[in-house]
Order: sequence, then C-alpha cells, then structure tokens
Amino acid sequence: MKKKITLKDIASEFKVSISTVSKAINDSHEISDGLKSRIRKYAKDNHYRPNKVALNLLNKSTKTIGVVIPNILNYFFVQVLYGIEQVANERGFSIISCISNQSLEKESKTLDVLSTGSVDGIIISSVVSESQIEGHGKLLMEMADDQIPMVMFDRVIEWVDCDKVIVDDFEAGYRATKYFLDTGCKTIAIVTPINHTKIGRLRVEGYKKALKERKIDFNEKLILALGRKDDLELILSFVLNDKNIDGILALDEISAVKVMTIIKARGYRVPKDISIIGFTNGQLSKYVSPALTMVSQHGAYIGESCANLLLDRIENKNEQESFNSKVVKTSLIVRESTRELPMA
Amino acid sequence: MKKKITLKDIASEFKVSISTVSKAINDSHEISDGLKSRIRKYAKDNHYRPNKVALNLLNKSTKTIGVVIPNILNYFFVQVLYGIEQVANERGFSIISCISNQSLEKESKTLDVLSTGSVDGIIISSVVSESQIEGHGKLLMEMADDQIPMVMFDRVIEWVDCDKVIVDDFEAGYRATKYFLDTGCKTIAIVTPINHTKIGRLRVEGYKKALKERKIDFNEKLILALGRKDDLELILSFVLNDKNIDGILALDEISAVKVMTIIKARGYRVPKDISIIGFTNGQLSKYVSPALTMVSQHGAYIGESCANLLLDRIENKNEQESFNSKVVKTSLIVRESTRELPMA
DNA sequence: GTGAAAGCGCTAACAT
DNA sequence: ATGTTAGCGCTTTCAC
Repeated sequence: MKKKITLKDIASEFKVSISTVSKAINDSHEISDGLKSRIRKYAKDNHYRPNKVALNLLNKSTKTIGVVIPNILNYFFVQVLYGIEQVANERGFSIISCISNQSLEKESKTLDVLSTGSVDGIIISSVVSESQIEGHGKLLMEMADDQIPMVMFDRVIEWVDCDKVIVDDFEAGYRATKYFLDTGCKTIAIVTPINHTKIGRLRVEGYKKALKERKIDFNEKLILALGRKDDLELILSFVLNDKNIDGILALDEISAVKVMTIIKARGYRVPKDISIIGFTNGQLSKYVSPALTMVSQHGAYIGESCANLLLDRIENKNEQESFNSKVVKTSLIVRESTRELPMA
Repeated sequence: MKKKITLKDIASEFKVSISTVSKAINDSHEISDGLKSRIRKYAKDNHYRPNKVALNLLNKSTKTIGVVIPNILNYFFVQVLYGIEQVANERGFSIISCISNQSLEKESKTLDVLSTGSVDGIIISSVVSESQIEGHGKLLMEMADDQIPMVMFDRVIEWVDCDKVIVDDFEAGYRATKYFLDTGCKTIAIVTPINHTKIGRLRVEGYKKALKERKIDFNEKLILALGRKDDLELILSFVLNDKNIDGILALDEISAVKVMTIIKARGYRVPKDISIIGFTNGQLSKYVSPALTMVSQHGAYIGESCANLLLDRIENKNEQESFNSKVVKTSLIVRESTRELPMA
C-alpha cells in the first residue's frame, strides 16, 4: 500500500511549515491566495485526505457509535439495526456493528474493543442473563459506572444504569393469549427458544395472566422450551399426541414458521384445528400460507429511539443525571393463521 | 460523561513519569514489583483502558475493516456479512459495516469516511453502474490508485484495480434455464429487479445461451424488468394473459416468493402449470409452499473469501502486484417449485 | 502572511 | 529501576 500523504509531505514539497499547509487546506484567510490555491491543487491531485484517527485523538470524539446485537439472521434485530443506521446517518454518525452471535465470550471481546475510545457510545442488546453477573456483566457495569453513553434495548439488564428501550413483552404475551381465547382456543402451548431470557419469561407471564383471568389452570407441560439443539418436531409431536392443543404461540418468527410446517404435515388444518401466533413480523410470516398472525415489536422504531436517546446523551455533554426507560408497545398483526374474532 | 482516566492521571497520582506507568501496566520487567503491582491495582480499580485511538495513530493501523453493502434486508448480503464477520473475528479484526441502502450518495459519503484512516481496508459491493464513472466511481478509482486494500464482491466494477470475488452469474442463468428446459418448460419469463446491474444482465445472457442451444428464439417481452416502484402483479398479469408461460426465473428471493403468491392466486398450479426458480437461497424460499427451487450464491463463502483476500493483502505489506479475481460457482437447490427431471 | 510550539494518549529507544 | 525524548498527524494559539 502506498504511503498515505500527510500535511508534512505537502509542507516539505512546498518548503513551508505544516501549520501553513493545514491552514491552506482548511481555507484559512490567513494564507495568501496564491500559495493557498497551489497547495490545495497539489493536495487534491495527490488525493490528500486528513487522517481521521489523528483528528479523533485531537477531538476526543469519533462520531461513531457501536452497536452490539446477538444475531444478524433474526429479522427483528436487522430492523433495529436499520432504524439505528437511519438516524445515526442523519445525525452525522457512523455505526460500527458487532454481532455477538449469542456468544457471551464474543460479546465481552466486542465490548472490550468498543469501550476504549473507538466509539462515542454504545447500543446493545446483551446476551447476558441476570445470573451471569460475574466476569461479564461486570464489564457492562463498569462501563455504566464510567458513564460511557450507552443504551440497552430488548434484552436489557435491570441493574445496569443506562438508558433503555424495551418492548412490553408482558403485555404482548397477554394480548396474544387473549386473542387465542377470544377466538375460541382453549389449550394453548408456547414454543420458546428463549426461555432462558427475561423477555421470554415475561411473555409467558403475560400468557399466565390471560389464562388466570379466564380461570384456566396453567399447565407447565404446555411450555415447550427449546435448547440450542433440541428437535422441535420431536418435542411438538409429543405434546400434540398427549394434549388437545388448539393454539400455539411461538416466541420467534422462525419457530412460528417451523411449527406451522410441522403441524400441517401432520394433517392439522390452520387455523381450523390449531391457531398459530408468532413473534417478530418479518418477511417470512407474510409469505407462508396461511399467512401468520404475528406480534410486531416495531424493530425499526426501537432502533430509531435507541439512536436518538444515545446521540442526545452524547451531544448533551451536560450530563442529565437521570436515565430514560422507554417502553414500546407491540401490535398484533392479524392474518390467516388465527380464527375470526366473534362479533361483539 | 466521566473524564476517561489516562496514563498521565495515574502518573500524577503516583508522582512518577508517564512511561513508568506505561511500562508497569504492560507488565514490563523494568519496573519494581512493588510499584508495579500498586499501579496495576490502581489502574484496575479505576477502570483504566488504553486509548485505542492513540494506539491506532501510533501503529498506523486500526485492526478494523469497512464493509459496504447495498441492502441489509437482502439475505444474500446478510450471509456475506456473516461470512466476513466470522473470519475477520478469527483473525483479530473488527468490522465497521455500512449500509448504502442502494443510494449512490450514501455510498459516496460512506467511502469518504472510510478512506481516511479509520479502517485498514474495505470490502464493498458497489451500487455504481458502469455508466456513472463521474463523481463517484472516481472515488473508488482514486482509492484503488492509492492502493488502499480493497476487495469488491458481487457487483464489481471491472476497471477498478483491486481484488474481486464474483459469482458466476452467467452460468447460473444458463443452468437455471437449462433446468427449466430439461423439465419440459418451453416459455420461460424472467422477473428482474436488477436489470440495471451487470450481474442481472449476465444472468439474462446465460438464459439466452441456453435458449439458443435449444434453438428457441429469444423474446424480449419475456424479460420483466422491475423498477423501484413497479407493480409486479400488474406486469406479470399482462404477460401471463398474453403468453403461454410455463417457467419463471426470478432474479432475487423476494421476487420469487411474490411471483409464486401471485400465480397461485390466479389459479395456476406450481410446478404443474408453471415452474419457478429464484435466486438467493434464504429462509423464505425454504418455508413457502411449495418450497422454491433456488440458485444459491453461497453468500457466507463469498464473505469468507473476501475477508481472507483482504486480510492477506493487509498483512502482507510487501505488495504483491497482481490482483486476484475469484469466481464462485452457484448451486441449484432443487425443491418443489420445479418439475422432476426425466430419467436419462 | 507564515511559522513555532504545545498537546491529544500512547510507546519505545535511549538516557540516567 | 525510573525518567526523558521523540513522534504518530493534526489543529490551534501565539509570535514574528
């Protein structure tokens, strides 16, 4: 790679001082027009570009924010990323995005890199569960301690002091369940690949509340918690044989689609025999048939909120003490995988 | 935000010089054990982290690569990104990813930011078409000129000197078409939202070659080029009424799925009446029914190749003159939207 | 109009 | 064992 041209190089070319060149390039009035235009032409011809890193050091700011998301193959996170990108861009910031790939170790490494001056702030959905305070959660706390501008979204950790944008997962679970009940479903199973997360459990709590209101007993066996390698088909078949399921709530998009594929293959009709509602209103759910009724978490909006919150904090160096926690409501996008609501 | 603690702060705390602190923190043997451990404890307690920006300036390297992709909602690019992330991570690099969102202006801005020392190299799929040399393509050329390590993939620009990873789009178009022909289809339409790109046109060329081999006349009317706002349903309906279509090749995943939805709604059976093949083997095509036969471009592999090529060049500062161009073959993933191949 | 000097945070070669 | 110096590339006073 060709050595990058610097002010110094130009200075020695013209036998003037570095500061003169700097001023010329920045179009300062202090420099004579002749010299200035000659220097600027030379700089342009030789593709001079000011070294960003040096400027960053000088300004103690990089105009860059770091974004840490667990999984780029999940449409929800892609939408959030998209939302962040939009407003960051609008407000003159770049984003450096890191995929933690559900791995705690990778997330730690990433945070280590980021928390070190390369970004002005961080937006993160952490994979840390509340139990894993040691080692890692500690890093997050330290960062909050040091008041590095940070906003957590979706999978937040309560005891970390920072701005937060969260989804009303409890209500989402409650409303989806109520919808099942209102359309005549009685035995509703939940398929959850995220039962280890707080948000996953909140949705289940919402589900419980809806059941309770209708005086339906909660049955632990209807909660199908999937591990990384668990075979959904197997687990589902078992419950299907055992119980008289007529509704399934899947806590992410891909599970919803898979559930439908499986139950259709086993001869059930959707929604006549079994209704399905999924989480995350992505492309998949729209195009399968029947099209899936989904809970939308408004990913892009969440991304935008995160970015605005973060940039406000970065730009208002006058630290406002208090941290904001924004709760975003979900919407139920009703399509064909659920039955009609009876007329009121 | 709390002021970040620096070596200087620690030095004045202990009333020693900055370099002593630096050495202590880097565990140099030159420093006495007592002082060293006291300094290190203090540093740790106060969350000292070396300033990355200063180090970058010193080392003239950021261990970061920039990735510019046109569209994060396209599964192919997501897969490429994923592939890049994997090897970058493995080889100790971070990635800063920028979504140009199909906008030339945004791409320019992004490149401007990146080409300025904030990254050690760039991986890009450019939205520039060959015609737009002025203004923007120029930036790309300048960068190549300056020998900034760079690799272009998928949508490459021929006259930019850099490493490249491309898909064999011509052959992909040829083979997909041949597959239609071999399974008895005679009148094959193409739905292309990317007819303005080179890769889009290459696929059509491959299609033409396959037709020619079977002595079938090429009919311009069967190429359905979609603009940003064109209504696929309308355009498709028109051709469907006019011609006796029995095969449709869609040049991206979402179009393939939409095409299927439309023709099923109009009462055609897939693949009995009309066969469909799409490009980009993502999640969608697998779960629609019938499952779609797709051309896989092996996105993750392409990403990995790009990253390896780029990092090799970054690390081998001894500039090898020649640039590599790697061509990746596609695979046809046969599913249910095409008829059976007759026995040989 | 032009230049010298300081400093952003850090390391490393070179004193002491 | 500890300190001094120089320098990465740049901007910004302040002198001349």
